[in-house]
Amino acid sequence: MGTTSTAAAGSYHHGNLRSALLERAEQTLELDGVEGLSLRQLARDLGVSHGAPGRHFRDKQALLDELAYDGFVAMNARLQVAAQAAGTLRERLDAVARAYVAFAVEHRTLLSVMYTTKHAPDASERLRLISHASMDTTTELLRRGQTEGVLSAGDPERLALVAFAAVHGVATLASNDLLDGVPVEAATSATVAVLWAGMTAPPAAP
Amino acid sequence: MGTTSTAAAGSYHHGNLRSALLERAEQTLELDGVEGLSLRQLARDLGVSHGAPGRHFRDKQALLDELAYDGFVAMNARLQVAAQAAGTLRERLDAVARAYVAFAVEHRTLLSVMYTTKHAPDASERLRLISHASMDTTTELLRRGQTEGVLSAGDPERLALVAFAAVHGVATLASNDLLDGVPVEAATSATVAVLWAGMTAPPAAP
DNA sequence: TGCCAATGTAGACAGTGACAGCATTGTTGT
DNA sequence: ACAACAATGCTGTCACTGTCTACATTGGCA
Repeated sequence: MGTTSTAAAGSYHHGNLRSALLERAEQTLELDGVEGLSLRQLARDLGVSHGAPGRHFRDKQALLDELAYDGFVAMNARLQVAAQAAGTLRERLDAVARAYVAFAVEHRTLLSVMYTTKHAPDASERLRLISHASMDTTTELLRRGQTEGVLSAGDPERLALVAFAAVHGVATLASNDLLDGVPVEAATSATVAVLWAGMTAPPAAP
Repeated sequence: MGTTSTAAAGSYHHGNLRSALLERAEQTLELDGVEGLSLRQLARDLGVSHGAPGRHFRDKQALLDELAYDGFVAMNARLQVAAQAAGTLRERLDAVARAYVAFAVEHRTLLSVMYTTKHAPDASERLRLISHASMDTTTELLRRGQTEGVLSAGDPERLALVAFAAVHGVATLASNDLLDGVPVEAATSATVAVLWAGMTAPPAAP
């Protein structure tokens, strides 16, 4: 055929089974949870034999690893956009937090896959690196806050870890519907408010 | 037999298969992860037929639900102890946070089971209730802080949610080995420090 | 003592992940 | 043009799992 993309449906070769698997897997993941994800069902959904996925992913875990990686890529992109939006530093921090929590709620199951260290040793390194990118976004924001004199001094990486962990906590709670009643946006802004107050105030003695 | 506990090993009846299953399941959970937990393997480990666990847990999920419930019971107990220890309010808050994170690290997989809402609708209610107990501990601490005038005003439940989420975030990160290098205690106290500063300071305008 | 509910056993079934061997395709070098 | 060839997909198979049903054993209780 002339074009390299989107092969006909009935053909022997699927054309781009790999991406199709990933796409469908994400849908199934959010729909039925990670327990409901089956390579064979995936193959059935895509009208392909049960052994076909094995050509593209050695393991079921390999598929999950790739999903996790792609998830980080997508999430980091959204965080970057939020971080570079116009507004005060405080507003941008709020935007990043909202973006993070929104992503978590949109991709409930994917987030848990992303943050579940069950990955193969080789994929683990790749994931470790890209998972840091999202925290680097936060670190950079806070570092600028310090040089501008708005935020209290201290290791910016340590501050970023605290901020990241706090927002991550809200994200996981929201993602698992454990905020019982409190709207996600409210929980997020309350957290950012406390964080901001805590990081602009002079550090209290323990 | 005379005693009701610890039946002989070779006997037809196990004696207390239910507790044995839960105990062994927790071990396997932390050792091989939730993926490595198999009812049949569990039965084999306890020298019992593969159908026996079905007498005590309708589902594999039912077993996980019970593990989650027991996990909350154990965790809440430890949080209560920390909350009622001697010391200033700040110190007690720190103790609670440390206890929470320590539990999370000790029971990596169990924590994720506890906070994974995949539970059956009936067990879900029971779990929802007891999972609130841990947050109530925090709420009570903060409420006392307000009446003593140490903490800034505001809905104590909202404040508790923020504090809980922040510590929960550290716990999940630590539990998944994502603090890269930063010792858990350091991350925990840094978080509590920011929280404390943020909650004693007058709330900043958004 | 005899019944009975609780508990454990044995067998069966469908679904799953993983593997090996074979079939088909598109490409590439000549 | 055409013959390798690697990539991709297919079929068959294996061990394992969760769950269901029918049966066996036990201990307690009327």
